[in-house]
Amino acid sequence: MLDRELKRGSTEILILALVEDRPRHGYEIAKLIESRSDGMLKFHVASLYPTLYRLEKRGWIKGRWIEKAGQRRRRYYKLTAEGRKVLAAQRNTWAEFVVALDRVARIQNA
Amino acid sequence: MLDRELKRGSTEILILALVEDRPRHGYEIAKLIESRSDGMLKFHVASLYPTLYRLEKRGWIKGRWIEKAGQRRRRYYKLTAEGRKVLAAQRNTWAEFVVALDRVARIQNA
DNA sequence: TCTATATATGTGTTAATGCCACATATGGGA
DNA sequence: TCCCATATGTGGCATTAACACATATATAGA
Repeated sequence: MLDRELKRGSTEILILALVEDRPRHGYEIAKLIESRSDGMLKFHVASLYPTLYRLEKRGWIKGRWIEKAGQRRRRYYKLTAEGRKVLAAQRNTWAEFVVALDRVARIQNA
Repeated sequence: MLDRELKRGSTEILILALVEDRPRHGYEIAKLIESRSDGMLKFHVASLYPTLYRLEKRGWIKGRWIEKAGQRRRRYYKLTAEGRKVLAAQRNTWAEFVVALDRVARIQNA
């Protein structure tokens, strides 16, 4: 697994990107982060939920309880219009950051 | 300037990379990070010094006071053999991280 | 000459974030 | 029956960088 601190700040964009196309619940988001990154990025679910509440409080995502027979209740989060703007901005910021980091520390082609 | 948290974890590799080829002092490192990244990455010097002590304590860099007439004393840090290994490892980790992040959140070509 | 700025290093406090341990609850397979 | 995967949640802790503040010197400009 990656350095603890390295991942810091990437949580938000990961979550926002995963609820971009359709609503997803917390546990699903955690599993997707792990599987889509081939295990490089893991997320303690205990860290995930507080982050979801934070994002919802900021109005970037909106949660809604879904109850189905034979299932534990799940809270599905969808991206808000505001969240969509934030996601676009964060993508830009990250892209710029990677370029800058590479210029100073030569990350790529290591 | 970038998000606060986004930069977290990038400090170490920036410093290590800047003292890779020749010894540099703290203030110089801070200025280089800013100029080489075209202002994208800034570093409060007050944050930089504690980081330098931390890296030296871990044995990744080694500091040495240089006093010259007509100058304030400066502490020059050079990369140790151990630090060189750590830098190589961190470059790999960062490169992998960027790939993983892109797979999950689609950072590039935003 | 006085003053402001760039250079150069340093300390103490605080905020933010994610880790970890722990807790609750249900469905399915061995 | 017992364990595991699913699913959500809380509280305490460690790490880190920001920020405010402090000290000291060389140089440029008013």
